Amino acid sequence: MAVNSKVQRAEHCEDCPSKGKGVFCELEGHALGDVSKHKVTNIFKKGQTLFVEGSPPYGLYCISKGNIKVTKSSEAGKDAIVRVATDGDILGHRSLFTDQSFGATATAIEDTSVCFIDKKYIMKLVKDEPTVGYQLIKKLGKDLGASEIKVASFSQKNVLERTCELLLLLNGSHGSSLETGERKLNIVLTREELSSMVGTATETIIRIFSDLKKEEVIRQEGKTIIIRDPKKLISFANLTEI
Amino acid sequence: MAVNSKVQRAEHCEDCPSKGKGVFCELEGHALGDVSKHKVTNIFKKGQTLFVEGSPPYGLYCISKGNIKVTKSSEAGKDAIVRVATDGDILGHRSLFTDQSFGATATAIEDTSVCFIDKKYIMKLVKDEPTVGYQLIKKLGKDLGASEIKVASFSQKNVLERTCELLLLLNGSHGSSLETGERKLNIVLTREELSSMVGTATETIIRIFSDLKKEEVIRQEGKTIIIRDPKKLISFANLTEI
DNA sequence: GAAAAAAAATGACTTTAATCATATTTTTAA
DNA sequence: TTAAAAATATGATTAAAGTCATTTTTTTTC
Repeated sequence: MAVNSKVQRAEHCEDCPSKGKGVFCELEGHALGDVSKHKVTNIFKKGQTLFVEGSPPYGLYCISKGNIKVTKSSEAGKDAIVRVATDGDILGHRSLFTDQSFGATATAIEDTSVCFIDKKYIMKLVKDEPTVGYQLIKKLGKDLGASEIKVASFSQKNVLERTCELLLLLNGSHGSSLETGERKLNIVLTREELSSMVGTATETIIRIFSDLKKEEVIRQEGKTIIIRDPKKLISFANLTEI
Repeated sequence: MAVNSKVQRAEHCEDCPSKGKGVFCELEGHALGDVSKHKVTNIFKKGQTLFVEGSPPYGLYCISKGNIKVTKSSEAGKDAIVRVATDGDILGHRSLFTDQSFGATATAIEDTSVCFIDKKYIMKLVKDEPTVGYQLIKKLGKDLGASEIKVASFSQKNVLERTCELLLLLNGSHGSSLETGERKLNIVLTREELSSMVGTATETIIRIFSDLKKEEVIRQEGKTIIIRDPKKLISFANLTEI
């Protein structure tokens, strides 16, 4: 791994790489400084877990830089990825406020810096700072909206359509433009991870990706997926919304 | 329809049939009285829609008594039921706070009395009454949890398992005990509605229900489903949680 | 830099559930 | 109360995707 790809820690939220994206970013200077004092920043290496399904939450995780997958596992050992959290996203909020144990496991997809904020302080913050509560409502609402779109897709779409839909979602959350007019997805996922996001077998995803490459819809640079033809992808996805 | 099955309107939230279940119920007397003054109660007949996918939200819907299905439709005309809201539940909250147009259509499954509360007043309430904001966070968190369980089920379970899981969920939300030790589901759903909750074809649900009856897991009294053998249902569902 | 492990790819075959067709029962409306 | 419509039921066939087996490529580790 290249030296300059090392994940950095930010002492103050003001200097956070994801500044402007998170639920605390609407706070004024001194309040945000107070948050900075109460957070603990950790770097989770690729493959390390933040928390495990079934255990109780002790606070909130806020992603400074990186990608975390949220998975539910079955007895059969099959994992389903229900969410991917990235820069500025929070994790553990659902369980924290519903007073339930974690419903899923959070694992770093790549080296990721994550700030942890104690439950007690979060609760105080929600009470004292209406903006934080409001941002939480917004965040949960968006998460719920995304989840319900997924539920509908499972009912209404086939695997190819769901796969294209996923690629478009990843384009929205992790995409950047290339000079060629193509879109580069700045997140590296294995075929197995992609299959557990789409809800299908790994072999099926592999076959679909082969087809999408033949059709010149996508290409790969190493592990990185590049969308060559977004329009074709949209037509393949058979979209209702997004 | 029998005369006494008529849905009633409650003038004051204090007298609401779903008292104690909603997001406003933690409010003190005078604050709750204020909510009562700002609400408008309507009775939606079976089949009537509260709001339609794509239109903008003007306020919050709070269910006094009855059942509302929340559906997303596809071009193919296939509906997916993503949620069912019942006594004390709110509707439209997701769209209202994320400032998006409705992501789904809400339709009365049976005659249902629903209170509507104007957006402006709700926003004021969330700002002035921390308990309402907190209850909203809790409600959204629970909805998200339920939705993510569904997503995982789609990835990990077959139709029989998902159907049994749905029956167990309905038992939790709408079940009541009979003297026989059986559990009665106090919600009437067509096979078509059940299939769009499970995400399968109507014929498949019909076949599965026939089997479950033969296996003496469920029976029907008219349209009402009765769970004869909850344990068998649990083993059929192959549960991870719930 | 070689060996081992993990990931990706491909083919053959099987299973699940969808689709289509048609019949029967129940509900609704005239 | 009867006709029409909707809902339920059942069988036959098809299609989509899963599973299993094997090979190739890539990545990791010693």
